[in-house]
Amino acid sequence: MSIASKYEPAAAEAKWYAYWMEHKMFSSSVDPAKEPYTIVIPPPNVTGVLHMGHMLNNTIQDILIRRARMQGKNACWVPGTDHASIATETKVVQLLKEQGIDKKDITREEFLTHAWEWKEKYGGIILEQLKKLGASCDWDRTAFTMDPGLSNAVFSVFVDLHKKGKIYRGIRMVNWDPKGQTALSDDEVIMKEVASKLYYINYFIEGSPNEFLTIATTRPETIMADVAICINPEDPRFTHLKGKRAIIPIINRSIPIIEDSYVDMDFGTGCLKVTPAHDLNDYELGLKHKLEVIDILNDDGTLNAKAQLLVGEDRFVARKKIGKLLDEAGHLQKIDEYRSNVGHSERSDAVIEPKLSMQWFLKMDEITQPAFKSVMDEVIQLHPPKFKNMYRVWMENVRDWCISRQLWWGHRIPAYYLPNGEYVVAKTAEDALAQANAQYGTHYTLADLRQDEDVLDTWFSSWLWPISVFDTEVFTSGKPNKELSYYYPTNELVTAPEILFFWVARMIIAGYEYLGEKPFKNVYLTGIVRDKLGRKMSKSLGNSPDPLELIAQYGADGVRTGMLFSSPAGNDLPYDDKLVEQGRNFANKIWNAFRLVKGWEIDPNLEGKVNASSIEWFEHRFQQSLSEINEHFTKFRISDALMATYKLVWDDFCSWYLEMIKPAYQQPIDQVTYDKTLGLFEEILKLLHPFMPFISEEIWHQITKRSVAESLILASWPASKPFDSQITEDAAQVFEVVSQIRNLRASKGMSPKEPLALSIRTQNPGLYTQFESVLIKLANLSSLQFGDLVEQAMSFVIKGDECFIPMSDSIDVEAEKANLLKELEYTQGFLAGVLKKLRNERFVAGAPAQVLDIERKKQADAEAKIKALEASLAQLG
RNA sequence: GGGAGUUUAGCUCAGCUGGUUCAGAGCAUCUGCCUUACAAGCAGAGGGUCGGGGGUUCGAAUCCCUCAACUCCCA
Repeated sequence: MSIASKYEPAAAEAKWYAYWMEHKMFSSSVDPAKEPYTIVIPPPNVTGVLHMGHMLNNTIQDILIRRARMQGKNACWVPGTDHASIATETKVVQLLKEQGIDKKDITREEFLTHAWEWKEKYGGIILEQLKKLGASCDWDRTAFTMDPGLSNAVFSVFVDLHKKGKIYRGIRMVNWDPKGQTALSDDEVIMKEVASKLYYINYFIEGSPNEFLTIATTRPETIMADVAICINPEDPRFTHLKGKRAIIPIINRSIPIIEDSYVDMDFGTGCLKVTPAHDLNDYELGLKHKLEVIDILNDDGTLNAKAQLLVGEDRFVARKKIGKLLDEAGHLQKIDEYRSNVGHSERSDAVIEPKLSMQWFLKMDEITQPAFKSVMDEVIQLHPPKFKNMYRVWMENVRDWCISRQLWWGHRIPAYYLPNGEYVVAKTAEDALAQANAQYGTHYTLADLRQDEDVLDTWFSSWLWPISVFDTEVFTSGKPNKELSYYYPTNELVTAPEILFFWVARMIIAGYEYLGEKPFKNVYLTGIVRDKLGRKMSKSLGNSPDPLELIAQYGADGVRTGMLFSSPAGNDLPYDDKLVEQGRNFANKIWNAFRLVKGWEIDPNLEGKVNASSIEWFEHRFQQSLSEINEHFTKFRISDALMATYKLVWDDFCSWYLEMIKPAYQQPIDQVTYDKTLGLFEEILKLLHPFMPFISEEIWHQITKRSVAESLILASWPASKPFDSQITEDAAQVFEVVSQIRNLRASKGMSPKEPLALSIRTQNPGLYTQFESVLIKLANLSSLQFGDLVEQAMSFVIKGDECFIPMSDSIDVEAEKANLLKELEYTQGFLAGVLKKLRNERFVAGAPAQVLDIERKKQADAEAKIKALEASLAQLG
């Protein structure tokens, strides 16, 4: 049987994914006899396509899930998508526009019909893409945040929190996106530094036609909304103006001059125009001084009638025009260039307008307390732990959560306004009606109710995700169903740090509020995938590779491992094709190791004793690595776990072990070694499976024919056994001898094919004889002996053992001496350092016994080595 | 302006409560090899006064102070 020299991933990937699906190997059901291991996917936007961030994130989840499954746990990975109000609505609006339909011209119902159609058509794409990556989600559990059940959960929670008095309606200054026509949370606003202009405008003082104040502002178009001028009471420049009034230019409205220490005397002209409707700070100043609020902007960012001027003009157009008007009227003193930070919508990139509006809020002060405590007490652990501090800072400064959004796509707020000016909150219109009539003694009909036009913030549904994917009724019943009781709390959450507050913190809050229990034990925060220039990968920059193309090119296993090679938790991942190349090469290496082993002929008459020590060594080495790998997993150091696996496979198994036992060309191998080697290969495949599910399953089945139940995905994670580190140390020393000899050959330009004789002067020949055949084979020795100094030889020293390679040709004595001298000097220097420590009384008195022992051992080793080196040098004359 | 974090080899990162030959790994680089498992490979090698300065200590990449640079969050 001939096996391709290069691993071709595409066929194996399609085959095994279908196989796993067909045999329901990803599915999980409640089984009290088994320990559950649960992960809920961070639901990607239903509009989304797979990007590199998803790849990293879901690879990690799949690794955790697959390993847990192999550890005999009931692994359940729940997939799904998020309706993503803003993103989806934006996309649908765009799409309709392309079809010549304007959102303004259609009804809410019509719009939603379009949106659902769109969702049904494209909403599953991202999940299909995840399958290509190998994600072993229980697809039968696929959930969507706007599924009827999950929606019902959202409404229940809203009604409940309202009943508890935690949800309220209030006028607030919100971040208004005039393009998206919606309010945004602070976190959805991106501050960008932009070039702007600082207008210096003269306001005349009422009653003193020649006296004026100059005010610097970047927003001259808002002067019509001014309600006061504010000065710092300490400012001597303006003392004479206290209590007077000023006149707004052009529209000639009189406004008071007020005093507040808020004003920075050094900025601009030292006095401030107060425009409560259009600036957050001014709004607060306005509240403090009980000033009127004049809102001159429409929702789309154009000026309204209250502006009196430039009505209907866009704010930016108006800004330019008012500048000109002011100039013509002689009120404009000058214009300075100015750089300032301006908020932009994360979604539409429109400049954010601070706007007063009626919104729904969730009170955060009390509800956050258990969530705060649980992370501080490490009931929930963040990985890496540096995020704990960030979490603390955020929780300490948390503000009420604005949960309403002026959109149609999403969960419509279940609040119903009544003709009497009141409103009721209820899950359905019918309930609302009954409640209203009962409460107010009215006889309204459904037609009298007007439901709130807004929808809820997307996070208001996804914060319930770890609960609502299992049980949508618990929010009202208070009694967890079988599924929820079994799977909740989930084990791990794997997500990006940028949504630590948007999502993670809120899930924790909801978990405690509704179940009195954490939603997960560990939060693994991945880094952000960046390009080589350190920029975040984004569609608009076009700097993100297409994940599916990468998979096609490098194989899913290659991409999975490539992403993880350079990705410790919490660190950004600077993406480079080199990484996935390395992953692909690794897959190929494994493949070729398999080809080698599978290609051997077996001779049943051969004795296998010669390889016994090699096999024993690798068994111990395997256990040593396994304990490291398990340790890394425990600490969520997934990259390190992969690296340890990588080195075990590549260095220990391929470079050493296989070379140690490999029969000469076209020679057969004995049965025992062959069987043992395949057995070791199988153990390795188990370690590889979470990282590289496809190639490992493929080879697993090629090794021998196996039943469905014997598939690797269901195999048991290797059992930990004690290992003898003396064996691995001995081997390391033998390997060191091999390396030194190879080094000698390389530096002397000798062919590896030319056999050499080796003589070792050592106290412990047994160390070498146990690996005698290995030494002879790997270093290509003609003989191995133990004895005294050898003349006319190249030499090197390893741990006090002197190795000699007699040379038939004359050797370069001077060069040899120089080498030895160099090493001698280094060792002497090292010894001097150790002795200095040991002669220092305070060190001897203060250092723990263990450290002293180590130092004494170092001293002894160094002295032995020096002795050996000196002997060799003397030998050379 | 307030707060947090980062700085170790060309790159990406390990380095636990100060003490193993502690200055590491992978990649990249350089040198030599088409040695029949693998050139997507093999065998070797070079490379860092641990951001600067000061301090504590018998001993500092590790603890403290200070300066600098970068990143993020809040205003």
